[in-house]
Amino acid sequence: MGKKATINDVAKIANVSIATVSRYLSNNGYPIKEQTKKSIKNAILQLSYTPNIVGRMLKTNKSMDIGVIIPTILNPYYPAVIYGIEKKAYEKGYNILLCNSQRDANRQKQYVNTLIQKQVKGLIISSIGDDFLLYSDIVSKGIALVSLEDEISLDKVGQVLFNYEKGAYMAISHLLKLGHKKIAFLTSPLVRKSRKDILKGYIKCLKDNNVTYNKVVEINEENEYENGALLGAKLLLEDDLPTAILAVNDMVAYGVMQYLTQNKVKIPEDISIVGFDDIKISKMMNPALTTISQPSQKTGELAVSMLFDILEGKESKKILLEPELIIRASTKKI
Amino acid sequence: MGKKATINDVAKIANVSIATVSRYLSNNGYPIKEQTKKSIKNAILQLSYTPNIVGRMLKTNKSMDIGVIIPTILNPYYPAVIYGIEKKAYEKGYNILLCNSQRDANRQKQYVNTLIQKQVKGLIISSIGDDFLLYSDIVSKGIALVSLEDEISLDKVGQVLFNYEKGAYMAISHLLKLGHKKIAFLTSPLVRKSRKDILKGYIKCLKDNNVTYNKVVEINEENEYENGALLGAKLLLEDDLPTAILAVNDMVAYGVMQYLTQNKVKIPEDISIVGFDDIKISKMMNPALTTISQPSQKTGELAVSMLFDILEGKESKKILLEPELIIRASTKKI
DNA sequence: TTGAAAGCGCTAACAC
DNA sequence: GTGTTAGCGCTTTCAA
Repeated sequence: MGKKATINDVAKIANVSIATVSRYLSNNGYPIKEQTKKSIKNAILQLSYTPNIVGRMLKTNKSMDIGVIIPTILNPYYPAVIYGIEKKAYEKGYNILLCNSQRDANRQKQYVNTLIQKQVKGLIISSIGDDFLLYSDIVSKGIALVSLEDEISLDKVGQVLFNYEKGAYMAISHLLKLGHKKIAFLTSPLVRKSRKDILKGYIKCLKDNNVTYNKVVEINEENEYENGALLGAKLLLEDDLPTAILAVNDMVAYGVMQYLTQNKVKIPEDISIVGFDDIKISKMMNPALTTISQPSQKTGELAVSMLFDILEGKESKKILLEPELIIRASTKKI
Repeated sequence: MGKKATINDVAKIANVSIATVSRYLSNNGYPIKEQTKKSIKNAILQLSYTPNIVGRMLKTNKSMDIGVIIPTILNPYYPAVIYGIEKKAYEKGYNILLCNSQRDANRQKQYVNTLIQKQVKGLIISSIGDDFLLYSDIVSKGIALVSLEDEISLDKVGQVLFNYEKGAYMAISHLLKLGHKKIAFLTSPLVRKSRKDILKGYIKCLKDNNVTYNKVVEINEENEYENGALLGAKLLLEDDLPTAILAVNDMVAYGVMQYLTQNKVKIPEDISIVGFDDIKISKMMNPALTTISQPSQKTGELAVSMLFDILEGKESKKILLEPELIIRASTKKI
C-alpha cells in the first residue's frame, strides 16, 4: 500500500509549489492559470492523493466534527434523535462522533474528555446529571455545548428541553377521563430529572383531581428492555391492582405489556397503558400504544441548529418542546 | 473563553521543556523526577490544559477513529450493530464516526472520502453495492476495511456475512411444516445482495418442496417504516391471497401486520407471518413475531475484532454467520 | 499568478 | 532526568 501521498508529492510531480497546490485544493477563487490547474489535477489523479485534514486542522484550528453523547443507542428514541442530528450536520458538512454513555457518569466524563482532545467544534449531550464543572470546562474551551432533555444550570449552553411534567399530566388526565381511578406509574430508576418530572406530573394530576390512589413502582436496573417485564412482575405482586398504567417510556411500556399479556392480563380490557416518547414502532404494536409524543428527530435537528447559532456567536437559548397525547388502542374506557 | 492552552504554556509555567511535559503526558514509564511531575501537574490544572490530539496525530500519523457507514439508523437492526461496534471500540480506546448513507451511493461515496481525509484507522461499512474502485481506494490507503452483510469481491477486506439464503429457507420450511401452501414474500426493493439472497432461499425452498404457488410483492421505496403498510395494501389487492407471509425484515413485517390487522385480517389466525432480523422489540410485539435471528450486536463486535486484526497485519478473513429460527406467536398451523 | 517560509501542537531522536 | 530541535501536512502572509 505504500505511504500516503502528501501535498509535497503532488507539488513535485506537478512542478509547482505546495502553496499553489493548496490554493488549488481550497478552490476559493484564488486565480490559478488553467495550465497549472491541469497539471495539478493530473498529479493528484496519478497519486490518488487525498488531502490530510489533520494537517489543515492543526493549521487552521477548525474541526468539522460534532460529538454526540447519548445514554444508549438501544432505545429507539435516540436513533431518531441522532437521525435528526446527522441530517442537519451533513448539510453543513459536519461529521458525528457518536458515544454511548451507558448512563455511566465516568464513561461520560471520559468521552467528554476524549472529544475535547479531538477538538470537536461542538458537543450535544443527553446527560445523566448536572455536572456543572464538566460543562463549564467544555464551554470554557470554546466548544459549543447543547444539552438535551435535562435542564442545565449554566449560561452559554443551548438546551432543547421537553415538558415532561406536562406530558405526564396529560397522560393521567386522559386516563382519568376514561374513568380510571387507580393508576400506577412504572419507572426505571428515578435519577434523571426528566423522570422525576414525569413523576411530578403524575402526582400533580392525581392531586388536582382528588384521586388518592397512587402507586409508584420503580426498578433498580437501567436496562429498559428487561425492565418492563420486571416491573410487570413487581406490579402483579401488589394486592390492590391498578386499572391503568403510565410507563416512564415506550420501551418499558412494551416490556410491561408483554409480561402482562403472557400472564393473562388483557390490554386494554383489563388494564390500560400509556407510554412515553412515541417512538416509531409504537403505532405498530398490537394493540397500538397510547403515548405521549416527544419529537425525537426534531430534537436532534434543533440541537444542531442551536449548536451552529452558538458557534456563530449568537446568544444561546433554551427551547421547551411541548408534549402531545397520542391516543391509540392500549387505553380504554373503564 | 480565551485561547486554549498548549503544551508550550504548560512547559513555561512549570519551568520545564515541552519534551518533559510531553513525556509526562504520555505516561509511558519514562523517568521524571517526582518534583518535576508535580509542577507539571500543577501547571496543567492551573491552565485546565487538554492535550490537542490533532498535533499528536499529525506527528505520529496514528488516529483513533473508526468510520462506520450504515444505511439508516432508523431500522433498529443497525443501532444494535453499532452498539456492538461501539462497545468493542471503546474497550480499545477508539471512537466512532457515524454516517448514514441513506442507501444513496453518492452520499456513501462522499462519506467514504471525508472519512479517508479525516484519517480514520478503519472503516466498517454496510454497503449498498459492490463498488470495487471505492473499496480498493480505501484499502490502498492503508485503511482497514470491513464489510457487513454484503459480500465484496476484493481481498484484504474483512467481511462479516450472513447466510440470508439459508435463513429464508428455514423460514419457508417452518411455514410449510405448519401446513401452509401459499406463501408470499414481501420485500423492499430487491437491490441489495442480501435481499436477493432471501429471495433465492424462498424460491429454492418452495421448489425443493414442490410448491408451485409463489408470490413476490415488491415495493419501490426504501422507507421500511411505511413499506410494510404499502406492501400489505398491495397484497390485499391480489385475488389469490396467501395464508402465510415472509417479510424481508422485521420492520417491514410490523408494517404489514399493522396494516392487515387494521383491515380485519387476523394474525396468525388468518395469515401467518415470519420476519427477518429478530430485532429486540420483535419479542415484545403482540403477537410476538416469529422471525429469523441475525445476530446484530455480535456482527458489530466481530467487525471491530476483524478490523483490529487487519490493522495488526493479520490476514483478513470472512465470517459467515448462520441464521436461527425463532418461533413465536405470529405463525400458526393451518 | 506563483513561491518561500513560518508555524499550528505535538513526538521522538539525539545530546547532554 | 531533562532540553533542543526537526518535522508531521497543511494554510497563509508576504514578496516577487
